[in-house]
Amino acid sequence: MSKELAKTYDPAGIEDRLYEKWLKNKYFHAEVDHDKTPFTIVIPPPNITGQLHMGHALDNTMQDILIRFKRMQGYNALWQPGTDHASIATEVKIIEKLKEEGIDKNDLGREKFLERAWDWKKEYGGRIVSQLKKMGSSCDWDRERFTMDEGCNQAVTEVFVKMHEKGYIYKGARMINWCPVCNTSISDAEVEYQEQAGHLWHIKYPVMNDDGTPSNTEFLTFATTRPETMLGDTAVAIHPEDERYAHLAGKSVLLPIVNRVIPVVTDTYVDREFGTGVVKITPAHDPNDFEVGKRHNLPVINVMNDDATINENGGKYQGMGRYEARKAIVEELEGLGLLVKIEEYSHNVGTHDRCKTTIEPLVKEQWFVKMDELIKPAVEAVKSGSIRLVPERMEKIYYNWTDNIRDWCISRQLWWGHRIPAYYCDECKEVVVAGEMPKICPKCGCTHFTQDPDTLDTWFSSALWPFETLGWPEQTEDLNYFYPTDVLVTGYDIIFFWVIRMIFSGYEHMGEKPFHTVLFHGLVRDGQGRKMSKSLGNGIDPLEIIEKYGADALRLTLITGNAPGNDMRFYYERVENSRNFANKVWNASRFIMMNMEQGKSVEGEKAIEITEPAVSDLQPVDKWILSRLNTLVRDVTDNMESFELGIAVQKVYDFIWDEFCDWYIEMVKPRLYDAKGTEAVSDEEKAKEMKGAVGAASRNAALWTLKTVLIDALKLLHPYMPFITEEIFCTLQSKEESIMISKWPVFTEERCFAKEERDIETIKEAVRGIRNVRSEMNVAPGRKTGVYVVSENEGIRNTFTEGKLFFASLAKASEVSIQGDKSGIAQDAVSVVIPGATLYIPFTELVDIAQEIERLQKEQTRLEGELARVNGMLSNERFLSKAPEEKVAAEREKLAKYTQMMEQVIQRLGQLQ
RNA sequence: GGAAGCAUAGCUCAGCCGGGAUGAGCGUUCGCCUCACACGCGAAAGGCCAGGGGUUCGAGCCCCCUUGCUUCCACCA
Repeated sequence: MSKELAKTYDPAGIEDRLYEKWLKNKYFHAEVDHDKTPFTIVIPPPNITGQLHMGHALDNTMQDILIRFKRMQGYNALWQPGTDHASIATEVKIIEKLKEEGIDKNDLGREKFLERAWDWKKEYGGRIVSQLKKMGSSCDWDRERFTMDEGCNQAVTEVFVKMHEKGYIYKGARMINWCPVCNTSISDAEVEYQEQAGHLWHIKYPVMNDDGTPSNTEFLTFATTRPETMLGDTAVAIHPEDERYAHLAGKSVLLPIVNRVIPVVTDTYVDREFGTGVVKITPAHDPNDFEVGKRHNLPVINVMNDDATINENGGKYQGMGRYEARKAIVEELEGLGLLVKIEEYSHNVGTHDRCKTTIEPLVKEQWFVKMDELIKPAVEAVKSGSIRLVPERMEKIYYNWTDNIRDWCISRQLWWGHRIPAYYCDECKEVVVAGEMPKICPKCGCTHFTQDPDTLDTWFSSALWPFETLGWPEQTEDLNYFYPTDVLVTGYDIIFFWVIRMIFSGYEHMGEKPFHTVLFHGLVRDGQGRKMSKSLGNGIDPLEIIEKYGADALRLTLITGNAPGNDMRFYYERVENSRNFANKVWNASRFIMMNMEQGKSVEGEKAIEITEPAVSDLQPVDKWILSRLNTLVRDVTDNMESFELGIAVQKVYDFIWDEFCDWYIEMVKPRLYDAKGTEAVSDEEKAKEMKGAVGAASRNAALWTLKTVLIDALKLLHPYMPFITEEIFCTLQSKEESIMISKWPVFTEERCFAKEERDIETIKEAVRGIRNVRSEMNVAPGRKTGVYVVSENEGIRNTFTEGKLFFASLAKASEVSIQGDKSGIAQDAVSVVIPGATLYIPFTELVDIAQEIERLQKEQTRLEGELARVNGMLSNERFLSKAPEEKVAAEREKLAKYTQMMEQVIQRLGQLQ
């Protein structure tokens, strides 16, 4: 017995219950099973500090769709979940929280700080997970991992030690990006360039005379955006071929304020066209200058502390902040008469992507990953197509990064993260990189070591995610079976941070790619196309949407009308539409279930079961919808396999709403109701005839078709809207099964009914024509008229005879007469021309003939246009000889169709005029 | 400086990598509370697919140029 279903769908009362059921039955859980092919997705681990936002919602919906789809197709689907410790993001939050309590990180100390961090993880780490569950995500939660759990720690240590041994990880003093607020180095990928209005200060240094005194007349003028760095200048550079300054090559200038004599060097790095063609060289504070400095063996003088104040090398400016010092130094230079001019200048300034602080390029001792060799297989993989990026254009972005790759600075001056497994001998400072604290120094025999205080970049562990979550470095069965994973779903914004690093890590440590496809999605923007951000306050909370409209509606909204890699705008109207669609599905199902019940009661005591009818018992409409469904199954499966999720779901949507609900259900209604109640029957004889059509076999065929089509459509919809489809599926089946483990429908030749598709299309055409006329003529909706179908074609007459019952109902016909000529039809009947037939609707009152002629003339004009087009093509020799045969044949068919329709229109016009 | 994407109905976007734009939702107009659904039903209006060349029998789709918007990368001090 079916349960009572509410008139409107209420997701809130259903979703949590179903999710619990799925969990309880372990439907999400995957075990190694060699009889099945695995399909694996690893989740982009959300930060433990995170709250579910639209980006997560989109990302997880896409993954869940793929996983549910593959699971239903019979794959052993594993969606591996987990969370990320998010080193810097989390540390910043904890520092903020401590600040509120009036505690300073350094006073607390490393140990205590980490305790606090773990507390934080315990408190908030589960929040994002429970939010993902609200989305309906079918992750295997039994396998949930954390980037700082035991296994991941092991993996990180293993990788670090191994790569160090191979020489891929090294420690060195390099130019790095320093965030003076977060007090840590960051990688190139974390630098965000922002256009800022600034100044270009033109400054001159006196050239040194041969006698060692500074010249009063000869100066070298250059421009700089950061005058304060002059304290660390160790040269001035000119282009070797610049004739203007050729005489100064090899000479020196006096660095004012500091009063240091520095050389004039020649280097091709200098752009003669820019400014004066002279550059001051500060190797300690500019990446390019650092390179120039190396080429010319210039000293590296660091003038800045970690908090971006001037250090002891800055003389009297020591202790001043960088901007304060800038101002003071410019003033002093001006006082010395060395400031030539100040220019307004807009330029890009590197900022830290987390805190937006202007980063300071500094030379520091840090750990790096050498990239040139590692990156090779990652580039090759994409080039050869071994790894596919969807959409393809992402490859350009990918190569742009790989082609210009620089070594990856992986050490961070933070506490929350994987501590670098490098140990320094307390005596001789020898470095030992090892899985654990060494016992004895290989160099001096000392037994005391201190571990490197730094931690690793968050992305260092994320890079290992696809295999560390499956058990690596242990050679587990899971790893063997589920790796390489299949698809990675992520935003294009982390292609450098994560995607590339996972790929080269996979090749390096597993000897194999981590996945064969990367499916990218874009950003979810607000209604005005702006990025959703905290500062703008324009973020839309997915949880609120779920509460109000349901998770299914949210999921559908995020997928519909969006192509891979494209940004999308979020509108409430679109969610409402998704909600309405859910309601539509709900009501169609309710209708079917009500009739299944009724089907039994009509027959009185002997309740009938719905059984699969013989093909001969199926009516043309049944075959039509089954055939349409069959095509849908094929198309949707194809689209989903090529990751066209938006297109696939649009097709399911259109099928359910348009073809199934608006047409099939309406067509089948008369067969479900008692024939006596059908007003389309006017006399005894016809009532009998129709009664026959509504017999038990016909009703059974209708109910079976309704149920069959609904169930398959629900299955196709399930990956997108898991909750509502499950609820209906279970109610319909009257048993505690689950749609999520049911079989994905497959295309079958047995369900191709081409003739019925054409026939029903003809009837639909007729119905549309009649509705159009009725609407144009303002015929009261309740008013029924007679309808004559006139066709010389016996096949068409048969089509209408077979479909008479529902045709009458849809065309609001009091009676339908199907005949070979127009005998007995009133002269002033309104006519509708469809391919192969003319329909006549006689009205009792007089029809405005002039208006009728006008209507037909309009149709004539339209047909003339069509004919002109088709004739144009068919009279083109080149088209006939070069276009594919099917195309030519199709056009010939159209020509025949329009010619015939034109004849009918002209004939009718002739009768009226 | 380099690169990519977008420009299709009033709005927001699809258009399945060359074959008539019956494209979707929202909005608009008209008519309907038709016994699944007013979160609904029926009908309609609305687009020389940014502009200009080219390739092709045929171009919204491919190539080139132009214009406008967005983004990414680089960073010339």
